[in-house]
Amino acid sequence: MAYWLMKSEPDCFSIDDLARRPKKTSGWDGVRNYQVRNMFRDQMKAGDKAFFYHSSCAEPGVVGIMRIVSGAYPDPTQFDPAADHYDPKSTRENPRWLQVDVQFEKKLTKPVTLATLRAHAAKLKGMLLLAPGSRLSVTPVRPEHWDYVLNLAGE
DNA sequence: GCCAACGTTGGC
DNA sequence: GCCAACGTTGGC
Repeated sequence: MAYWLMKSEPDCFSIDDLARRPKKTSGWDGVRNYQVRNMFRDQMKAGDKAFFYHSSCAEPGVVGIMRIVSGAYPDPTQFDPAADHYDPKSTRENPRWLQVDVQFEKKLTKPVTLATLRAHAAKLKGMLLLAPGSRLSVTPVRPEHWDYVLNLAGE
């Protein structure tokens, strides 16, 4: 089983939004980055776990845990002209963008802010989230980093 | 295939 | 709102 960190802007889709969905499950749609697409396709598997990370907000950080509950499949929003992430160059015969389904597992009682993560940068060396200039919305997390962050959260 | 222009991300 | 970093696009 692999571990991941997945970013979302809470104004757009928050951990609470996920928890309120039927079966606490949602497609992680809107990804329009080839590296992330390839990770979905080649590496992410149902049963993997992921940190839910709130970005572009007052207090960015890890706020919860979710489980990957599907393999990669075409993101329907790419075909929808009314959707924000509509891609006119993508076709149903040859879809360009993929998504996975994620299920809410728990909300951290004590979120781990980006500032806290940075304060522990020495222990989290190699974590892509903290790498300068790293902007990927989905990144792999090493098991030791996963455990360390959970400790920071008091879990 | 190069590379400049442009768009996006995301912390601050 | 600013800006640095990075990805994508498209002309050549």
